[in-house]
Amino acid sequence: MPLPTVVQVVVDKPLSQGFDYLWDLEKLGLPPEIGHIVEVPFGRSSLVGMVIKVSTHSDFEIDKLKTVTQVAPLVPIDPAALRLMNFASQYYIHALGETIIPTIPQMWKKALDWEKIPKKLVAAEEKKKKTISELNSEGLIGEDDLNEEQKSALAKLRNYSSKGKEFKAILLQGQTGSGKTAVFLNWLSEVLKSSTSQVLLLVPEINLTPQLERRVRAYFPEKKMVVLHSGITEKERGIAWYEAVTGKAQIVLGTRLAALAPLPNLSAIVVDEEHDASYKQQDGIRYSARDLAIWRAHDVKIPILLSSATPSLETWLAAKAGRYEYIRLDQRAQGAHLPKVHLINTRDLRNQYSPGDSGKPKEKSPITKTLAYAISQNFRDKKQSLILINRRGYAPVLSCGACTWLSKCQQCSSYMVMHRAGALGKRPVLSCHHCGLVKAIPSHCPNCGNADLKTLGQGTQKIEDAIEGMWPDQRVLRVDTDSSRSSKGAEELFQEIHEGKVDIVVGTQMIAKGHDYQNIGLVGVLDADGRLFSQDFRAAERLFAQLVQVAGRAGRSGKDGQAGGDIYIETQYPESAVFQYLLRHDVDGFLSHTAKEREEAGLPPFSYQALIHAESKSLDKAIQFLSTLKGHLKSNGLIKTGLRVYDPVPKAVMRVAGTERAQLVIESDSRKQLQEVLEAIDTELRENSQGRISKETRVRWLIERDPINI
DNA sequence: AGCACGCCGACT
DNA sequence: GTCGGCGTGCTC
Repeated sequence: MPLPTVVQVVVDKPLSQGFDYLWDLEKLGLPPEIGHIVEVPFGRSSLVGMVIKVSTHSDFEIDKLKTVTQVAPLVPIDPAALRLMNFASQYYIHALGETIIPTIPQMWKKALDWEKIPKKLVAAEEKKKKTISELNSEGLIGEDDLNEEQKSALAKLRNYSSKGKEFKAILLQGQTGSGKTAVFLNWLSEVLKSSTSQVLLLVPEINLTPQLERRVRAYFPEKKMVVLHSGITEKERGIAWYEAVTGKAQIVLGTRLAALAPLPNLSAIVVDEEHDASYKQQDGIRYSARDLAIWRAHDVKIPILLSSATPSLETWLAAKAGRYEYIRLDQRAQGAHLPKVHLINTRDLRNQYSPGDSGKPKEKSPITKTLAYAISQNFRDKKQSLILINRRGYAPVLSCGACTWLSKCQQCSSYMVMHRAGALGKRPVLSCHHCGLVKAIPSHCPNCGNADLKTLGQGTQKIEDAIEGMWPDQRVLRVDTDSSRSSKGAEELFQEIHEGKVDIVVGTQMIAKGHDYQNIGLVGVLDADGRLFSQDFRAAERLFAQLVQVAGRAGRSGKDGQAGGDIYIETQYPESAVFQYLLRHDVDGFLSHTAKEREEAGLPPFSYQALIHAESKSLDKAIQFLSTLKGHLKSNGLIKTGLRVYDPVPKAVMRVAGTERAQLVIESDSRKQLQEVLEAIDTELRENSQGRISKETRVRWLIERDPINI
């Protein structure tokens, strides 16, 4: 009797093991290979999984094995992609099947439709041929147009693409306007000279893809490019992924999920705005796309370029230490100037408008006199102004003038934000930004019946109103998640800015990122301290990066010898390090200052962290669960030198949608030690859980490696 | 995770 | 007497 063919398959379940199946060569028509996507019977249903092992033997009883029912009409996923999945699964303590299967687009997970796929692909191909892509040369800056600094950067980069197979991480650090994009696109053109080479281009946010997409198309009209992010339709995603997997697409541009796309001929990676927090996935497997991209580049021996004006501390230190190649662009390309930074001390009452000032706002204005004057002047200079406030809504809290009532969310330990009429429906509402609950605004205080309800603080909507009141002749546009969802898409809003249809833009951090506005003369930042004094030790680093980024929006107008733009920052603490380094445009000074602080405190990147999340109906149970875990670690001698397990604490937003949340921070001086402890914790918790819910206490738990929100 | 099997309380 | 609660165990 011939030996049976046995394949091991992983499925999308929180189960660490694979399942063995028989492979019927005659029925399936092809031999099994690692990386095949297959349909298998599982329990009483059937599932799509991936073959991770092929053999002739099983630890399970052979005659109890079921048989693979179908194979997807696709080449097997390449071994390098599977190594990446394996690494991600181990590093982030997540089951392999749960790591792999969610990265496959829906189209390839519906076994029923597999027969129809080849037809669909042909149809898509035809359609693409018909739509002759409109070529334009927008943003095409050829090699000859680069300045000396850019040319020298390009020459250095070429070293790493011409050497053949070699890993190299490179930090390309340069201010907005220094021409980083032109440098890496010219570099990629070198890499793409080989007709089979694939390159991966990662951006932090969907909003940033259309602009870069246009630019990349202008550079590489003859290359096949696909875009991969969560904003495209399932069908588009299925096709784009197919073209990546089969090597047909030479350029893959996408957000963090693209970092996990199988790319058999991957030859170079670019991570744009590498410091950006959006590279960290915040649900499911909580990976860092940047970190995985670096691992991947190392694994397949290719260069990876990390680009930023304000590198993450990790990357910057690695470059300083010589572990990464360090390339800098210190000049602004095309004659642009750095914006001038102005700090406005909001503690200084002379800066404030107060009620009664002639022709000015009735209540205390969120916009200081200094800023208001600058906006008026900027308008006279026929330039646009950008006002950044990191809060959406009208006001972050509604309060009673007579008692102590505040608009607390019933389900969460946070306040409901007031939104004015037209923002989230016709009437003004209170909305919880954590659980999504929306309520009508009470006409009287629910506590004491007083009719005099007041708003506290300000969000984008209130600022929009205030600005419209102060400059009735100017056109004001609000750009935040609410306005881009309810009225037009973000892309359309940005288009209006580009076309000069607005004079003042009010928005959240959405407006700070990436967009190359041409006529912004002034950037105002309101309530810049808002995020500075949170528990999170990365708050200052993030604020700094954001301010540099938004400041960069102002500089673009400073071409041809004109002055660069101005950035006005309203703060109560102008003396703090973030603002002082910003004043001097001293990115390295700030990073060096921050590095010193972190080193003294033993915080990342000088140590490695993980978070154990616990969720329950009762906070006590969640805390108790984590305490028990900590006790277990102690009694098993797992807390060795170099490892610190903190006490369980409630999360910053302790309750969301009626669920209480707590966390435990684990910190180690060594990655390896942390890995071992996390594996031990995973084993321990799994033993006493069904899925990710503890059997006795019904507490839901989750392990997160390298958290960025503590 | 998702689902069936299994043993104890209030119901037509 | 049964419907159904969710504790426990299994999925090749």
